[in-house]
Amino acid sequence: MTTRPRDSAATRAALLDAAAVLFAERGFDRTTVRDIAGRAGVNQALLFRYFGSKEALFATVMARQSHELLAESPAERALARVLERMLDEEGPRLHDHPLHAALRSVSHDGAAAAIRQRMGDEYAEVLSSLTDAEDADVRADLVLAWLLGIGLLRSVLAKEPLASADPERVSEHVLRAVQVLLERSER
Amino acid sequence: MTTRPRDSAATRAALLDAAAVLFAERGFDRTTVRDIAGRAGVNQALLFRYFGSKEALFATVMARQSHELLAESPAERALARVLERMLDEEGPRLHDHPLHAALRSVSHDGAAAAIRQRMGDEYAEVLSSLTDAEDADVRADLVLAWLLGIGLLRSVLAKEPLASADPERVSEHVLRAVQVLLERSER
DNA sequence: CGCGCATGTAAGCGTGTGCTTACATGACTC
DNA sequence: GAGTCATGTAAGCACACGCTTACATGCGCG
Repeated sequence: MTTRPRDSAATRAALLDAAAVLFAERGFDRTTVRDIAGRAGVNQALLFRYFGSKEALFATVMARQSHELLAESPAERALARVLERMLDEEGPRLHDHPLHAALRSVSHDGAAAAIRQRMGDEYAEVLSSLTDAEDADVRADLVLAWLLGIGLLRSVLAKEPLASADPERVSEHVLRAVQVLLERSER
Repeated sequence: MTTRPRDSAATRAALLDAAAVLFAERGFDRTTVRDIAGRAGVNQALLFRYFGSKEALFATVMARQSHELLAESPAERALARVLERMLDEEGPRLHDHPLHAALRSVSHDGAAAAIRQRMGDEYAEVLSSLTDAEDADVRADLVLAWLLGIGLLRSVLAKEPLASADPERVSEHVLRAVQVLLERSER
């Protein structure tokens, strides 16, 4: 039978896209290299030619997420924007979001590290700048925990009614409650 | 070499305990029947003699958690008690908590179902009784999401500073913020 | 047009896994 | 003491997995 036309950049991108979707749907352990190669339409040997190992491919998928959520937003708006993006179900992002892959792969050291690094250190720093309370970092972590919990319950576990709740309503509730934590003293 | 003295009840309990600990530490996929049998100190064949399959053993572990968290507490205290238990790190419960096993196994259908059933329907019902708002069920789910997120970030991912934060402080913050969601109208 | 290399595939390897089967033996009953 | 059954182990099976290797061939260059 005919082999696929040669285009290494396209092959690499196809493998990455296939991996992103399948890791988000099934997690690291339940996704096989045969699954990824099959979805990309190539032979599994190419996965090893381009990425070296399944682990390395997973690490590349985890590193793909843009940092635009935190870029160029005043800290006050950062949380609202993060929530908007998390709750926004339009477009293909829902199905290949690295957060889903990470939440589904939480026993995998790399996934756990990705959550700590990505949602952890980067976001918590911004969040803790929103309050002048002494334990700002603990409060920031609590907000972060809530974001992770919402991601888990709504998108990964798809529990109703949260799964189909109006994103604006959810945002409103969360932002209002979080104000209690990320308060600033009067001055 | 000598074989183990015969005691089927003890063997079964040893397998269950070993499974609970290892599923909580590593998740379903990363725990093997050889691991469980080894920790229980028996031959792996006995796992199949007593439980039928690895899947069935996992289901039994998921079903073990007592319902005492919700029993006999007025709804107003339920959330505080749940938080107390989640944040309490003393004793062996931390290391074999089915919630940890479930969070680490979230791609496993049984684990996802266990979270929805256990933390979901049972707790959300109690939580939604705490408010007379029209969307009480969505608010309850948001509170539940936060509990799951705290469990994930503090116990499974062990992210500092939340991992070592004072449980009373954490409870206080969460309960205060949650009051904004689970409010009752004046009357 | 021939050569060489990049890109692709087929086939297979070694290991680990869940599970089964045949056998051993401890314990209890008659 | 013999027989039976429950409980335990050793050994192995079939399959799936991540990964490697040998080979095929498309494409670009001189």
